[in-house]
Amino acid sequence: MDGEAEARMRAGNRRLGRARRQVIDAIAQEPGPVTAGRIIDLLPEVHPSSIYRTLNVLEDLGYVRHVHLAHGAALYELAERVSDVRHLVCEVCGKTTQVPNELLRSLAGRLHRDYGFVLDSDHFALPGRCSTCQRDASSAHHS
Amino acid sequence: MDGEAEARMRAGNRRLGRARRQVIDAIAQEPGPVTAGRIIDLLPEVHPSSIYRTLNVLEDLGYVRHVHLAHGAALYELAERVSDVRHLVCEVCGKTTQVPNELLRSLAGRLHRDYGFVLDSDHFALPGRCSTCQRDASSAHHS
DNA sequence: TTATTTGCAAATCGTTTGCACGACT
DNA sequence: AGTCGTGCAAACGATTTGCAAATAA
Repeated sequence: MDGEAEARMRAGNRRLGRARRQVIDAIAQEPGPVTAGRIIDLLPEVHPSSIYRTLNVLEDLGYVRHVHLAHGAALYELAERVSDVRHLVCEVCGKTTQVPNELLRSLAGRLHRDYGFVLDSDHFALPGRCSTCQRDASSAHHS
Repeated sequence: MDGEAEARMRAGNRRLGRARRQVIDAIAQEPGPVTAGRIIDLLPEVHPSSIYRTLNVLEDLGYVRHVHLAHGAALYELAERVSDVRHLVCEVCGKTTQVPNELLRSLAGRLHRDYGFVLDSDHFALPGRCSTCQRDASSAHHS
């Protein structure tokens, strides 16, 4: 069902077992970014540790990338889809939004120039509140 | 040894037990931001859960704030010191750097205008590589 | 055949929680 | 006295790890 990922597996001298085939298919069938937890739910017959291991292998092979959300889980997505996109994550509802990398360029430039700091915005989402949640004066801010 | 924190405790109808007194003193004596782990190490006679609980109380009272670093631990600091400062954290060596909030203003403004997204940069550090670590072509990128 | 993958159980790290006891006010 | 703080042990969520059994090449 997938050529690309399997080709990369072979190119990297990796074997293709049950777990890997299933994880590859699951990711391919999802329309957008997924958490490992989502894949774990989708594949109850594959052990979580194998799912994490496969995700890591796929990342080594350059087939997927992951972004850390503010709390907890990471989001995995096809590498080809992420190149020029950065992520916002709502701390309240967890919704993620993609924004063009270009938006961050000037900040990244200043941090680099003034502090020698290379911003790694492709590996971590920017946290905040989405338009829907920002107004909810709900009491409980946790974490 | 401290007036401010204890005054806030009373103002908030909180009692002052052993753990709280010790945690308050420990934070006051540290020169800069600390992780909970640091305080746990400094106060072996106070149980970790009490340290976390005290930190939460102090945060409720507005005496401290915390910032999540990229991986793992959070950094606690006196609220008065953090207001106009944002944090960079090096993914490699863990070093944190303070930068003026103003640096982020234009990005925050655009995210708000274009996406209705309110950036919460005072609650999360910006991850990347510091000047020292960015050049180290060391192989292992974990996480 | 034989190195690699897999499943499982257990460990990790930072933090939170339930509960009974002890102590602040 | 009575409420609130404390220590302890156990649970948490996301992820990693060691190891032995299963399997792709």
